[in-house]
Amino acid sequence: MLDIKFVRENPQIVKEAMEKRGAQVRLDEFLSLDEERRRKLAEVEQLKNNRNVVSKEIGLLKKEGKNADELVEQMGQVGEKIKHLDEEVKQIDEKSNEIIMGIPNMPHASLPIGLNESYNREERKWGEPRKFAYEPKAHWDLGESLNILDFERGAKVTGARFAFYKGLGARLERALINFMLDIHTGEHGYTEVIPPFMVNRNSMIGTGQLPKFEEDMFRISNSEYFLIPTAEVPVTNLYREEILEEKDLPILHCAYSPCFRAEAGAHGRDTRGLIRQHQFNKVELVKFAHPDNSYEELEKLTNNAEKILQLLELPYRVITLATGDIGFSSAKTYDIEVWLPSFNTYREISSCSNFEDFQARRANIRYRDAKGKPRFVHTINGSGLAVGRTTSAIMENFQQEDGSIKVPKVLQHYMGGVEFIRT
RNA sequence: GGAGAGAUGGCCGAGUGGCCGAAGGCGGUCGCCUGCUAAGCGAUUAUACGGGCUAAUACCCGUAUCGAGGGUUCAAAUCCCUCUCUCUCCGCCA
Repeated sequence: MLDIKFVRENPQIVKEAMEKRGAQVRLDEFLSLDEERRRKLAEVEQLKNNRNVVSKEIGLLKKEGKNADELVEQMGQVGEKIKHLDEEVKQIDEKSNEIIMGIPNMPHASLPIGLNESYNREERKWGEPRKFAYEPKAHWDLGESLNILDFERGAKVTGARFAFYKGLGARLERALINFMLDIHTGEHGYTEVIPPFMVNRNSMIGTGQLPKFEEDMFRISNSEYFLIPTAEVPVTNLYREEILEEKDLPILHCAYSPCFRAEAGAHGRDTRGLIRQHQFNKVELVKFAHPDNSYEELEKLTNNAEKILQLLELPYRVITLATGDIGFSSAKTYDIEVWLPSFNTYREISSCSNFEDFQARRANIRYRDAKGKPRFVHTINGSGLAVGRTTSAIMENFQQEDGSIKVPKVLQHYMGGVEFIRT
């Protein structure tokens, strides 16, 4: 969430930022609620002060054996007033909280301004999309003919947008997970964690999925737990309500997890293949950084994700999302898009964001500065990478005319020396 | 799942109705002392919110906070209720 004091003191700046995002927010309503809240708060605190003072007097009088009935009677009435005012303040709090929790983050000044993805800015390209002498096949066709992906039985056993990986397909997915984790832990300095794959409501609020996007989540029906949409949620919440040491920053974690997304509103989009599933694997990178250098850390994290694609020899490009295209909690996001031959375009395979203190404020993740004062950390995360989409990209980019798939060199020893996946 | 114990500041730990934002210790910070080091002495050391004063996140005042939420009371860390979590024993289990 945004800093309430900042919103109070700079409503115009917030308003303009929200316009750049194309976000509808009830800012004026919030400001007037905020003012009312402070008025009522001053009033009730005054009464509480009175009660505290008089209660002490009553204690002293009773100790001396004197009569305090009149004061007790008075304070009884004050207590009633306090109860009512407290209730009013609580209701105002709930209303204004609902509004502020629904206000997205302020976009960083370096973003291209524009209300949709057409304004996104391409930063760089790596690798050359391969020229095919034939029409390249889609990964779902390759997967079915090689008998390494099974969408029909996925749909039978669970439903639409669920799939089985089989044989060397499963092996490839698993090889990628291990490969990515090995690079990030061994060469990029991240500490691996295996998080819970379900989290409670507070964790979902901490990273910004709730309260606004509940319909995109899978909720466990007989409990208050949610299936994680990304390891970002449990890993960022690792340090929720904690105060970290400044000298420990940045803290770097990577995590493999399956991700569960209801994909509400995605009907009809990417209905075939591994691109948009209700369950997919992902290796996530998460950083807890010092506010002074969080943007450098974002660059590094993005490079760490790119490194995986480079090692796999997959062509990609990096784009900076425009103000109208970044996610709710993000201040700045780079999307890494991998080349997919059958789509004849680049598709998102990683999204790397700096949330600044937006998540840290919601989740109350702080560090102690040189003066000993707690400050909010900046949180940064990105996919390193979406594994299912990486598998798809490998299948499509490394397909051979005979329908087989060449295994990228760096993966071969993870595949037990297999060089080609063929029937 | 059954029985019991517990949750207090950065950490450990005392505190069963008012003088408790909370003893004591550890750790941290500042100062003193000691020709290094170790030790010693003194002081200081929670957070959020609101108000005042400001260049100020500095200072002053107030309110709240002793796992969370509710209740009793003039007054709750302390009494009552509900929930969450932790530990011990038993059962079950990959």
